[in-house]
Amino acid sequence: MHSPEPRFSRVAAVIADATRARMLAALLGGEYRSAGELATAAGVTPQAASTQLAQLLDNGLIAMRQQGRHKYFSLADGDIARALEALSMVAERDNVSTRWHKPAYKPLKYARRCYGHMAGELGVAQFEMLMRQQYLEPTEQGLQFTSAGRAWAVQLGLQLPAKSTARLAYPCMDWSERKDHLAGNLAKALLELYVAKNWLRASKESRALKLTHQGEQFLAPLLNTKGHKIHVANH
Amino acid sequence: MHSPEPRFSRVAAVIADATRARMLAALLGGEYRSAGELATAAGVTPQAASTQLAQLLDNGLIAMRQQGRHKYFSLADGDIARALEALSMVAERDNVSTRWHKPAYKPLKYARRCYGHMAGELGVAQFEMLMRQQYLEPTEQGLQFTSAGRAWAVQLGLQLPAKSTARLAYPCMDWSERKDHLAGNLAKALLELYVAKNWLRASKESRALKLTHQGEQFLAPLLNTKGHKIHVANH
DNA sequence: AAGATACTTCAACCCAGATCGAAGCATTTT
DNA sequence: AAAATGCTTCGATCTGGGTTGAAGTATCTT
Repeated sequence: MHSPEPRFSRVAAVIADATRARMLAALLGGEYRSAGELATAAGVTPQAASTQLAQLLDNGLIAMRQQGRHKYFSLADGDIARALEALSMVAERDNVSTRWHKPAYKPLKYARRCYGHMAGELGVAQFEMLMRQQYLEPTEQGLQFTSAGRAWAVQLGLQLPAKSTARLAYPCMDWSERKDHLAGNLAKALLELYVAKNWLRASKESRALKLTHQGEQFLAPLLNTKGHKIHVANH
Repeated sequence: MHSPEPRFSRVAAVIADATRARMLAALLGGEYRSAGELATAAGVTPQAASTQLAQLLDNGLIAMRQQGRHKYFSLADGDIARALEALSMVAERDNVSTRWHKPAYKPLKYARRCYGHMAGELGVAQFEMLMRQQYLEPTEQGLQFTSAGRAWAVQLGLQLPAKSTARLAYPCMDWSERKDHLAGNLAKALLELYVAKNWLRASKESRALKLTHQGEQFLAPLLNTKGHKIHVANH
């Protein structure tokens, strides 16, 4: 006779398990991972991974694409990423000041992938630059390019993302910085461009993004931020 | 040697339990509830409630205020509400079409409280009216009143919320409508005003908001929406 | 001061659900 | 065809953590 269980707690229960959470975290970067990769990422045997992946799939948190004997998984969509970020926001609340000083977390704080776009200090710097320079302006359909912004994008060599149902760009609260960074299609396109230009380097093991020497030279000034020597990739 | 448990899963684990989730849901309306009330809301004995409330408190999801032999609880802050909404967003994804047709959910879909402001169809209508009439405009500090908007607010008898650190107003994705509704201090003030004017009635047992006869007469036209007869409070 | 109310703490119980080893099924390689 | 790889299913086991009844503390009422 008492109230039914709120639906959100079912989702929370799926995320609550440490193994599944590690898998989701491994997928937060935005790209596909095979079942085996996710098993080692989560530190469990393949059969354990299999059961957990089945649950994530059943509950619609991840999507699957089969290729031969491999199965590749990704987050189901942006809603999942947003929910995980919102939970991180709560989880990190009281640690924002202390935790990030540990050297292990500095690269993550500096720049990381977040469901295909850029987060962390660099992501925030990107967002603030675009707003400060008035390359983007808020409208009722979310953020849109100004003419100055369009010019900037073209000069940078950015293929303007095709019109789609998804919003071009919108601000997204960053849980490490507690400021907004850029999300949406534009954000994805920018990250791809920076990686293509070899300004940033994405690694397979971590969500951290490394600033290359070229990046230090070109991207950091572009965003009006100085690169941290410590995160420069060696090559 | 494997990666540590992601912090967000700890928070998820706290939300995952059905009892705690019911308590959180009972607090989502925005006001304080005593331990006893929360025990019955969750359908458990007082001693069970006590242990769970202690955990919610330890993990910073709720705040507590003692008054004599009573203890009153509320959500810790807006981050928690946002996280719960984000999870609901995922949980309700595939049910948006089917679920809301069940009569039990109609009032909730029509109008409900959400951490002190108005959500559901009415909340969305409110937001869209304010934007359509250009009473609010997007700026870099979030939504701000236009002069027309200020005039509208004054005429309505709204005390403009005092300047504070919290943003005046910002859009918030609504999980039942999948459109934005209004959040922030302005949203809270508006709901209070509507209740004071006896246009809407909040109940203690549910998050649903009932449209009164006066509300049907004045508020519905104000928001360019027709009241649903079925939700009119009888008095 | 006695009794009632609101909540907490403790020890004991119980169970959902996570893990593992073993076996099974495709798919790809040799 | 045989062997290897990638993943799944099954049965058995184990444990973290939620619930309960009983007892305890603080506060308010009469």
